[in-house]
Amino acid sequence: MKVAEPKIDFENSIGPWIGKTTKIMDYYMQEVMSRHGLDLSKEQMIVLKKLHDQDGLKQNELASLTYRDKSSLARLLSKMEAKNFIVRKQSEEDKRSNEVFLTDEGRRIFHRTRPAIKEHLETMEQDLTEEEKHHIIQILKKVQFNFTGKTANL
Amino acid sequence: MKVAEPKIDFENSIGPWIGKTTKIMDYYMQEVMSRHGLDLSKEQMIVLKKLHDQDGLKQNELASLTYRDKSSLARLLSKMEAKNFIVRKQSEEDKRSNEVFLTDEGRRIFHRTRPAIKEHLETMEQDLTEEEKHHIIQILKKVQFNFTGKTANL
DNA sequence: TAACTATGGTTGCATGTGCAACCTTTTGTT
DNA sequence: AACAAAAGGTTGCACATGCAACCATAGTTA
Repeated sequence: MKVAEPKIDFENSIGPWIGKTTKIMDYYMQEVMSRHGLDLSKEQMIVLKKLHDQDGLKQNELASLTYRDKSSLARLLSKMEAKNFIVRKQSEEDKRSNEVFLTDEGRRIFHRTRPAIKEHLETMEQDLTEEEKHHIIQILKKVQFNFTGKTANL
Repeated sequence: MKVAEPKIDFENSIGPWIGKTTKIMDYYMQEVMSRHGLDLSKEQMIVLKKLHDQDGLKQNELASLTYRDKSSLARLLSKMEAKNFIVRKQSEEDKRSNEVFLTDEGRRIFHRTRPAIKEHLETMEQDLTEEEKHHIIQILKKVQFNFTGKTANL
């Protein structure tokens, strides 16, 4: 007596398509970054952006904002600190936690990433209509909600 | 004289949304896998599927089918070989290349992944209409084409 | 106040990744 | 045939990631 084998129609399932698109997207992001002479990873770039939006975040908050494990974020920060992009300062109120600040160098690099990101985005969305972009984002939000049960935000 | 800073509207750019969705998707994939008692990574699972579809592929082909660097694939295979999921056989025609085969254990594990994947897919797509799924896949194909210049396939 | 629990960060361990250098075998060119 | 160039795999290196164990500090409770 065999257990029924679930049939899975991958070709019409969105998961694999989304995953593959991300892979391609990440590859070309890396490509455009190095073409612009930027020596930092996409992940470091995301951290720079979060700090640019709000300087002095705790590692804690930064980890959850960027959806990473705290250990992963800690190591990311160590590398960024070694490159003088950021500094850690022990918090006054809570000596366990560190506040993270952009350095001048970090801010400089952040601004240098803008044209690369812009270029990447324009390549990616070149022939998409506003409706299509809006529509796909709505669907992706739904998918995220299906997993997390929470309203999605970036 | 300052260079104009490109304005980027992340909130309405599809890139970050796709990337974040993948992150969440991967996280819950891993979750469902371990809940089903499956001790293998998503990446290994993809290799199992490709071999199930077509046994005896060369490492070469497997790397390009799964969009990985040949070195990355080689290491993935080493781990899978250590777990007795696959075996490598030197090719007769071209002694440089290896052909990769599923073992019985590999086939067994592959079948055990089906229900987990099914469950994951159903969670993800629970309230999406067929039109929505079709539409998002079309848009993702467009995006892939914008980067690669080639018609997308899984 | 003392003791237990929770929280923020760091580190060890295992996994996955791309690039570049290297070895071996093929293939292509004089 | 002899040399050069290309192709398949492996390995070193640097990076990113999550989990679990651990340390130090903070908060709670007996």
